[in-house]
This record gives sequence, structure tokens and C-alpha cells, in this order.
Amino acid sequence: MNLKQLAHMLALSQTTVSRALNGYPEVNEETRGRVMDAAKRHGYRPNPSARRLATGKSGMIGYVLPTGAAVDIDPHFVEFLSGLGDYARSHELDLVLSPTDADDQETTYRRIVANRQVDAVYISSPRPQDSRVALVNTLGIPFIVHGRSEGFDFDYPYLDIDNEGAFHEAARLLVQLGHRRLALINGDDRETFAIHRERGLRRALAASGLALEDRHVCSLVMTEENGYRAARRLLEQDGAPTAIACSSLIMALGVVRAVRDLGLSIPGDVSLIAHDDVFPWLKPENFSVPLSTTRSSIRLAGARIAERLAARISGLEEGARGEVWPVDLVVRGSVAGAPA
Amino acid sequence: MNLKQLAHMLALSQTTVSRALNGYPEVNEETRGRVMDAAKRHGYRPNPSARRLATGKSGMIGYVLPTGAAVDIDPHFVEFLSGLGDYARSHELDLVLSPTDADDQETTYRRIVANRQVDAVYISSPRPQDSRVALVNTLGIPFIVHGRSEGFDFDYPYLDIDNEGAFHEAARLLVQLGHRRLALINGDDRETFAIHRERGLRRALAASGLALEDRHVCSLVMTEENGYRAARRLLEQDGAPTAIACSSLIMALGVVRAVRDLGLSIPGDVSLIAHDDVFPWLKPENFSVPLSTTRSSIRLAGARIAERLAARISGLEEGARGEVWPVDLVVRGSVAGAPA
DNA sequence: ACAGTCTTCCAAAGCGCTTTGGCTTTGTTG
DNA sequence: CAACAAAGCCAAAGCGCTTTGGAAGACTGT
Repeated sequence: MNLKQLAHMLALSQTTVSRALNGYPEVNEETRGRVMDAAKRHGYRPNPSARRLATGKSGMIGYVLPTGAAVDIDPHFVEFLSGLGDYARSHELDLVLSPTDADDQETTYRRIVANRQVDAVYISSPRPQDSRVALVNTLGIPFIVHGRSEGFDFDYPYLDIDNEGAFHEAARLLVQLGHRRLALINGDDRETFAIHRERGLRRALAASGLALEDRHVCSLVMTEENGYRAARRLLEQDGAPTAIACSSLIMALGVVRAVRDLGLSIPGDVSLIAHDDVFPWLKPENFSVPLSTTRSSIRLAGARIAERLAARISGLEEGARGEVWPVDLVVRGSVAGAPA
Repeated sequence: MNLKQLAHMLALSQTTVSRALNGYPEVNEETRGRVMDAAKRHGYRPNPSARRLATGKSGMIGYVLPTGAAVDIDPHFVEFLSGLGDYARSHELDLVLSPTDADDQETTYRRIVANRQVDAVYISSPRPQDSRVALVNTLGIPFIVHGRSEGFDFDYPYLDIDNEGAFHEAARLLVQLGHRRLALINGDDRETFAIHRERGLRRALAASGLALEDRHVCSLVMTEENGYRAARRLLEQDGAPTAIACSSLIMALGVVRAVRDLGLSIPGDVSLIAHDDVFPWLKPENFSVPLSTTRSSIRLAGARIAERLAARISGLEEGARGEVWPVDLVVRGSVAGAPA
């Protein structure tokens, strides 16, 4: 059942039917009623291929998915996706993933924009002066950055959490508890979120006349194994830290294992705070010692980004609006006063 | 730059240019050369919207993503996606995710097929007599099931791992080591994979005149917390099992925690084997006691499915070919002889 | 009653590609 | 050399929708 047939059986022109269906004003409400009704009765659904050829709109949002033998997709992605789906589901928005060689994302962005394959894109895990942000900004497609880039001479729309504030608060708490030697087990420090977290931690220390020693900072891909390695390295040093801030729950698993292997205890010998993106399958309160966290639901962020992208597509949102969400500090058993 | 312009500057008809570009035989090779050359030089890329309106082919594969407030996307999905991307990346295949109310996937399948939004779909986490499989089969779109359904009067193409064989082997090993009371911590037992694993385990036990007691079987969503709960329940019983087979590495984390909480040890008091889908961020060899596993890379499965879908789209693969991959049993420190 | 203004609808022109059917031109064959 | 086939190319008709530029009829005010 296509427009032509529908129009014919209504004894109307395609124009009128099309307009009636799409809510244009120049059609009699009574006629619109008839059209809507017939459309529903016959299960008419406009052909999206035709519509997109005519309008250039696809009703989809895009994400360039960096892949490659040496590239692992972040498990956080699933949670983000859940959130995106939460919104998209009720708005008939689809998401198209364009897998791309991680080193050549630019070509793909250009392609999907030139081809009008999607109406908007989002960018995740941005770095300072991220070339993707600059590119997409000039390409003129609606977009939102999940996270933040830095060092541009233009503004752009983003949604980020207050990573700096989160780790600032976490560190402040630890310092208050008497800790003097803090350590940071961070994610890839080429990414902005990691930079912000380190900054927040440093700022809190500086406020008390303390400093973060370089040897107390680790920056690694966020796996359990790397958490373990980092923690061992830190804790086996002379002048080992008495408190660790950790950028991920998965790494924290490794940290806990390392602490145990070394015959130490949490929080007796070392306090631990990790960032929690809120996974349904791994909860900080269920760690052998309940884990203190800085918490922010990445799933909610996914939903919000879908919402904002939809708003941008339909022109309801404009300009370079940045949105920064506060992060909860949730104190549980894994922090205590510094050992004497 | 569109076809019309390109044809005009080559002083050829659109027909010929189109045919030259798409490898049709009725065009002189010399002409084809000229066309190809000019196309490349001017960076001509056919407009996919137009092409798909004309051909009905979209160059995308689809996945209906069940979502909802109570629905969590499986973290395995990310690894599967990595694999899919590994193949898709080099073949300009995009993946479109259609988020859908988990209870109403059928509508979405009908929609994406009716709309010709994608050229093929895959289905994951199938259950016996899964309605999605039956539906998609009748809709006539190329598809592959990741996993297996059962109880149909038709065959269908799938890729699955030998879950039954895997858990059969695992159980056989445990029995050989003298274990008499095995337990199973399984995933959602409405899904085929879980049924197959239980079947494999039962079969191995039966071969030695043993049986799997109902109270020794747990079926839960695969989270760390559920692993913990299940293990506690099992191990606090009278006649507690001396060996546990577990369907997921994430649950195994919880099992290990429970064992520790109960003052027991692995493998002294209880042996543990888990299924490992191979995550980059959580490795069985790094468990406090290295974990024995049945191992099969879900990422490779993703790549293979993409490959087969592409083959089906282009007509290279036909019929209801089922493909079952063997599963490795990797023995590490978490299994030992049954306690006396 | 007449010009002017809405309101409501329509015919037709795209959007950019593929594909059908046919027309030349060249080559082959008896 | 006429007859036929094959090779190489083209014009035009879709694919199914949106949108432009009117046109006809109904309504207004004078």
C-alpha cells in the first residue's frame, strides 16, 4: 500500500494525502480525519527509502564505532546503549553503527554525512582537541559529544559528568580522613575524562598543601588485569599510597585482588574509592568490602543524549549547549582513616 | 556530484555510467575504464538513498534491540559487536539497531522488513520455539540465529557453540576427579543455551550413574550478585555440592566471593568451572584462583555471523545451514579432586 | 455585485539511482 | 553480399515520497 493507492482510494491527490498525514495546515480537518483514518485502516506506512530520498532525512542517529584487532569496545557502551534505547524506543529512532578502522574515523564521518545516512551523530570518549569534534562541527550535521573535548576556538554541544568535581570530592574526603599519600589508577590519560579526574584529585590535594606524586599515577586501559597490576606496583613501593582513587569498577576488582594478594586489607591498610558508571551486573555495594564510589549512571546519559539529539534534529535545541551532571559520592566501607 | 553530472561530463548516458560502475557486462571495457577513472577522480559516490529506493537494498544489517526499564542489555553484546565490526568494517556494512520494547519485538521485525530498512538481520539469545525465528523465517529476509532455537518444523540458519558438549566435558572432568554432587549456576533457563548446558551436565552425570539434584540447579540473570546468592544458597545446604559449573565469568566472580565469605576455599572445598565468552577486561586466569573454563570467543562468533549474513545477502550462502563450534575446556587451578 | 483574500486542493516536478526495451554499429556466416 | 547475431550504448520509465506553484471555490468587506 503506497501513497498513490491510498490517494486514489480516497479520491484525493497524493499531495493532499501527504500533507494530511504530515500535519500540514493547508488541509481541511475533516479531510485530514478521513485520510488518517483510511491510512490507519489500511496500515499505510510511508516508505522510508522514498521519504529519505525526497527529504534527505533518515530518522536515524549514527555512531562511528572504532574497531580493529587491537581495539576493544568499552563495556560501558552497553549501558549507554540501554539508555539510548530507553528513549529511542518510544520515538522510532534507530541507531546505525558504522564500524570503522579506529585510525580512520574521519573518512567514515564524512561518508555518513555526505550520504545523509543519519540525521545526527554523537561522539564518545573524546580527547582534548579531538579531531572528530572539529570535523563534525564543520560538516554541519547535528551532533552531541558525550564527554568533553577542549582547546577549540568554538563551542559545541555536549553532555558530560563532573569528573573533576567527583574526584575532587573523593580526594577531599580521603584527605580529611588523614590520608597524605593518594594514588590514582586512571583510564587512558589521553581522554578528557581521565585528565579531568586527575585534575580534580590534584586540586583537592593542593588545597591541603599536598601533591600527587607521579609514581602514584597510573593510566591504563580499564581492565581487571590492569587494575591488579597498577595496584601491585603502587603498593609495593616504598612510601606506598594509603588511599587509591580508581577510575573504574572493573579495575577496582583487580585492585581488591592485589590488595588481598599482598596480605593487606581494605580499608585497614588502604582506602579505595572508584568511579561507578552503574552496571547492572557488578555493583560496588557487593564488593567483599563495600566499595565507596563516585557514581553517575551512564545509562541515564545515553537516554539524555538520545533526547537531545532528537531535539536538535527537529530544531528544538540549538547552539552549543553544554550540560554537566553532578556526580554522587557514595561512601561505603572501603574508606577509613589513614593507618598510623 | 551525481550520476547525471558524471554522465554528462563523460558524454555518456546515465545508463552506461551506472552499468560501468556496477560491473555489468554490456559495456565496453575501455569505456568502463574511463568511467571508473572519472568517478574516482571526482570522488563520485552513488547516493545510497536513491540506490536503495531503486533497488530495495540498503547495505545494512539489522538487530532488534530489546530495551525497557527492566531490561538490561547483556555485556556480552559488546564483544559480539566487536566481532561484527571486525568484519563489517572492511566491507562497508553498517549495523542498525532498532531499540524496541522487549515485549513487542514482532512489530519491529515486521516494520524493518516491510520498510526494507536492512538487508538481513540476526537474532540472538533465542529460546526454544522462539517466535522471532518463526516470524523472520516467514518474512523471508535473510537472517542468522546466534544460538539455537528448537521445536520447529523447519530448519533455519544458525551459528551456535556446543554448549551441551562443553558442559558435558566439564562435568565429566569433575566426576573423574571424584565429585559426586555437582551444582549448576545457570543463566536464564528459558534460553536454549542454558537448557543445552544443563542437558550436557546431566548427561555426563547420568553416564556415571549420578544425577543433578533440582536443589543444585540455579537459573538467574547473569550478574555478580546472582552468582553470589546462588553460591551461598548452594553451599549452605546440607549435602552441599563439591563442584560448581557456572554459566558466566561474571557470575563466577560472585561465586568466588561467596566461597570466601563462607570460609571455604577453591578448589579445596569446592571446584569451579565457568563458561568464558572471552572478555578483554576480565580474564579467568586472573581470578584469585585461576579459573577453569569452557571457552569460546563470542567475538569470533560476531565476525562469523557478519560474514555469513553478507554471504546470504549476496546469495553466496543459501539454505538452512547450521554451524556448531566446539568449545575448549581449559583447566586451571580452580578444579581439584573432591574433598574426602 | 465585485475585487480581494482565504481555504482547500491538485498536477507535476523533483530527489538520484536502476532497469527495461530498443536502437545502432560492428562482426560473422553461408 | 544479404541476413543475422552480438556488442555497446541510450531514452525513458520507474522506485514512492515531498514540495512548488497554481487554481478553483468560499468568504469577506464595501
